[in-house]
Amino acid sequence: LTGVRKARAAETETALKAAAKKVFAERGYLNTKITDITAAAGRAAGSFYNHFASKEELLSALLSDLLAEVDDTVQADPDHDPDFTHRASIRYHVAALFAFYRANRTVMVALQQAAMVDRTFATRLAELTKPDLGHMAEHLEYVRRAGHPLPGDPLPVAQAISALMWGFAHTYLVDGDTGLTEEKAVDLVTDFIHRGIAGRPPDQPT
Amino acid sequence: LTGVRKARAAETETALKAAAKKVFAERGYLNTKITDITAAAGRAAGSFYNHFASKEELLSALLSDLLAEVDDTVQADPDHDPDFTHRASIRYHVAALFAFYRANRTVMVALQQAAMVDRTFATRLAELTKPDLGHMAEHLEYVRRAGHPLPGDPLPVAQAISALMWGFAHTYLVDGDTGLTEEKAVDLVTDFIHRGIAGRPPDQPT
DNA sequence: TGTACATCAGTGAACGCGCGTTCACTGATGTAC
DNA sequence: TGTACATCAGTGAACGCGCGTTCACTGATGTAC
Repeated sequence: LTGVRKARAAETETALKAAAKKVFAERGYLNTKITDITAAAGRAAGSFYNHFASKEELLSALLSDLLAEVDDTVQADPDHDPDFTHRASIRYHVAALFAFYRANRTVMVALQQAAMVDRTFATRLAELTKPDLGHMAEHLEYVRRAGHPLPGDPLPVAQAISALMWGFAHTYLVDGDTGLTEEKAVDLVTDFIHRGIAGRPPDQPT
Repeated sequence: LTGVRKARAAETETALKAAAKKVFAERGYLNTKITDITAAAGRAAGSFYNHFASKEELLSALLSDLLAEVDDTVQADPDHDPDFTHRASIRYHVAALFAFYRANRTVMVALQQAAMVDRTFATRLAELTKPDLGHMAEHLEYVRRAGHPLPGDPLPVAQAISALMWGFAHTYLVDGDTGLTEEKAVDLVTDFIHRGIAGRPPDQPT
């Protein structure tokens, strides 16, 4: 009645997840074999199936962990400044996304790889970013109401901002060839967005 | 001496490439088996190896075709307006990228998939966009010289622009859920970049 | 122009490798009495 | 507290499927004379 069994099982499940992240980072999700994971975790091949039905299901579990973390992060400050005419409000979001991507790059990259092969992951990954798009669109309404004409309707502009943020975060954190500190990288993206959505074009000053 | 043999061989090679693009578009590069390609081309499985050593080599051939096309496109107008303070100059580039991506989306997506699994393709894909980055950085020098402070140094700003353009083009052309015409999509990205790099921020008018 | 031989693109059945998945077994933990 | 049995996490060798790749064969095209 000590529950040693359950504890052991939970331990190996954790070990398998940790080992998976490690080998995903080393050789990529798609190139990883189940025996790579069990070997890295120091368990027998058959042990894997006591915990996960497949490599996809393991990644699903990692995705769930990640979603739980996202919820925590977002709820960290539910009443942050909603006005995107303020540079600081934009920077808050950019910095949060960089921090998130940095903390979870292995799983994020694995998910992107899985999405290339498996429609299920493609849609789940899209749903991960979708609420954020809506959230951003709301912020953009403030800009519009403040009298600054957006470069388009809020939703497509939010998609453009999203492309910029995720794309640059990827270049910075995965490819790692920008030669910037994270501070500078965040500032650059922040300024770009700040001017891009609310700044006056240089040719046609009002 | 009619050269019928060579003609036939060239014909099947073309058929294999065309069939490959078709099945890549349908089920993705990574999910495609060599027999899928030969079947779609109406040839026997063994015939494949008369033309390509592997699926990777076939994709390489498609990449070469694409690079040849890029060269043509770029040389179409070697002395376009280099001044990125002009909206029209930016729009020229954005429109060209959209047109390119639209014409070659199947191969581009296939290359992205291959890059996830194979470092070779990752570097070759990076080299495909690299010259464009340098080109864009030059354009940005004009902005700086015109007295508009960029949100960062030319190269990282070029990387940010690249992330925005490719990312949004992908959202628009592959995911297809922006609800915009291509004209509007190009305009949105153009305006975003135009203001982003040279526009004055709304909080701190000079 | 004709004949005999060589070459080559294409064929598709068969082979074999890699790897996911199974399963009989072990030893330890939990349960019943 | 002790004993007998049940259950369960973990093991790793073996199985078998899928698919890339080979290769003996065919029929047509090219070459030599």
